Amino acid sequence: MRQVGDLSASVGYAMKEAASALRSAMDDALRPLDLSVSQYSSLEVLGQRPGISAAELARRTFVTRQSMHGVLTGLAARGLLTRPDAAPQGRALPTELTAAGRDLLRQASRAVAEVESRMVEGLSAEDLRRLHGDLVRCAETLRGGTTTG
Amino acid sequence: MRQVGDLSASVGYAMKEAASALRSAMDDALRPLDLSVSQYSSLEVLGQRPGISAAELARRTFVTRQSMHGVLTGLAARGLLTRPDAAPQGRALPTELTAAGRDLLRQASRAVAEVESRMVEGLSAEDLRRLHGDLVRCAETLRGGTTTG
DNA sequence: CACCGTATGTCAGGATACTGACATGCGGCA
DNA sequence: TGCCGCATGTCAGTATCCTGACATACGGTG
Repeated sequence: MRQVGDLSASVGYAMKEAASALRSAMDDALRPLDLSVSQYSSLEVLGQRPGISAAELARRTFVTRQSMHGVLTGLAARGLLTRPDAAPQGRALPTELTAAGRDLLRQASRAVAEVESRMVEGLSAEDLRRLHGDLVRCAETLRGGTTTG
Repeated sequence: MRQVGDLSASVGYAMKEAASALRSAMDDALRPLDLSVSQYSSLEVLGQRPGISAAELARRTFVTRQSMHGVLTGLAARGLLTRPDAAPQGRALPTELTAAGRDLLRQASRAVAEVESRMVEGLSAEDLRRLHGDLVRCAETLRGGTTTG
């Protein structure tokens, strides 16, 4: 393949299309809770990995740590999470959800789960498993940095 | 499913991961040509559908027409595309690539095709076809607006 | 003809994410 | 001990994208 060619046949275009539709649907679902997708993602990761650093959180939500800094500042101002003033060791400031944060996360996670299940409602369990595996493989391959293959 | 649950099992999370990796790889591949992903996407769509309006172009590249306005202004200033001063009919201004635009698109499309083929290098032709179909189906289902399913 | 709904282009403002840069803390190594 | 590499947090500036709003042009309907 020398060039991209017909976009309707491009996997990358389809991925962008699906990701865009997902983001848009998540935005709609989260708007009543006054949460952006990035904010929700941060809460969700923090719920599963309490006490991780902002840099680690950034990597897991696929943004830079500079962007994550702004997100955390906003969420902390709303009392949804807490960060120590000083690092207990090294430079990392372990972040944790407050009770309010956990409560809002519960609502948000429910709304997002609805979006996700609607998204894949036309797929069988096996299709779903394979789709998930293929997506993860694509991401790993790209990040791997194999220049050509 | 009431909540999202383990993120490593979430299709939405995997989709975000893959889309993020793809965008990042495309950014790297396009940087030498001084093109952003949005700019490249616009050129690619314009190459396949010369003369479409900015609003139509925006829909096909998954951004708002306001964002597209800025993209087109920038590309036009670089002489990569042309837009008439007045609409030949209605309000739509049919946009077309210049020779320089087509030339740059050719280079960009080659770079992006390399990224795409690297991304799916671990998948068989049938896997690829199915992945593409599943992604398109997910996007259509989400946009369909079925509230629950 | 007048009115209304829809689509397009555009301007303004704000939110978000990125690159670049700098300081701090830890660990390895001479 | 001193030096270097690396990771983290943070600030500043820039680029990008979004929502909201307004004017314009077309088509349908009374």
